[in-house]
Amino acid sequence: MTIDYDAHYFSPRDTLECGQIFRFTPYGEGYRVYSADKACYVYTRGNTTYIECDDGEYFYNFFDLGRDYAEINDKAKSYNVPLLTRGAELGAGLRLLNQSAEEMIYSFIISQNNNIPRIKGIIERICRALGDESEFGGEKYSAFPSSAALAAAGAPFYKNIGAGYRDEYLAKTSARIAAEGIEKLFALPTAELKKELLTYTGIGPKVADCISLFGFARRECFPVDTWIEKLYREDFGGTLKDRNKINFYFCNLFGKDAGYMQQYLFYAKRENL
DNA sequence: CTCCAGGCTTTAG
DNA sequence: CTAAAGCATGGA
Repeated sequence: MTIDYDAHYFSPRDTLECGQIFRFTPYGEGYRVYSADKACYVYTRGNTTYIECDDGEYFYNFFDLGRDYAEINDKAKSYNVPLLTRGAELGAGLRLLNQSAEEMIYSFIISQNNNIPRIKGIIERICRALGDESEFGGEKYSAFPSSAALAAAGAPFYKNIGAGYRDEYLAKTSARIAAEGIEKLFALPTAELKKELLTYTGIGPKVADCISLFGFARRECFPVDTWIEKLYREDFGGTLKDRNKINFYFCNLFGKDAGYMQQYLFYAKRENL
């Protein structure tokens, strides 16, 4: 099936290249995108963005199509911070994805002290080795592996595929989730969710915020990484050095939509808009 | 060669 | 409690 949507507030490039997702590849007029065990083809033609997929309900939610981004975009501009305004104008087509919570847990453990191209490579090798093979649009792809499969692989496997020192983090956390599941996390209020996520090996404050924001749809979260630290100093005139305090500053400033503002800012800074 | 990347864990003070 | 060292890997 095919879903269509106004391209002004749905740009595949803005949405995929802003660091919230690591599994996508340029394809045809747009991209092939992978999430959990599903795949789609997303592209823009004229003033419309199209999603071709087998599970429309899943990707409607995945691309957050039920939300009005005009409102969010206007709010971003209302702060009169040049970097944020540029991000909102040039990245108007950026949407926050609703992704698989488990996939976010492992993906962002891998992301720590790492760069995006390498993160993508590590995740791709894990999927190819441990994920169930499937097919979409006549081409094969691998699903993101289950926690049971990830746990069975063990630390040496992660070392071999180039995960570096994060090997033990992945082994321990997948073993725990394979044993316990994560069902109980979904009902927790955001503060308690973050506190609980911090008890997993390899998850610190920044990674917990990314997991909460992208995997649990907690849009009030504001992950603080090296890029946010940089723009905090250069574009907000900030002087705090502690990341938790910088996080508090931005959460207080942006409130329930902090996550959207974070994505506009991250994108604008990284793309040098 | 050094520095950095969507930082976290461990240890020292 | 806070501060700093140590951690794999690859690209600039």
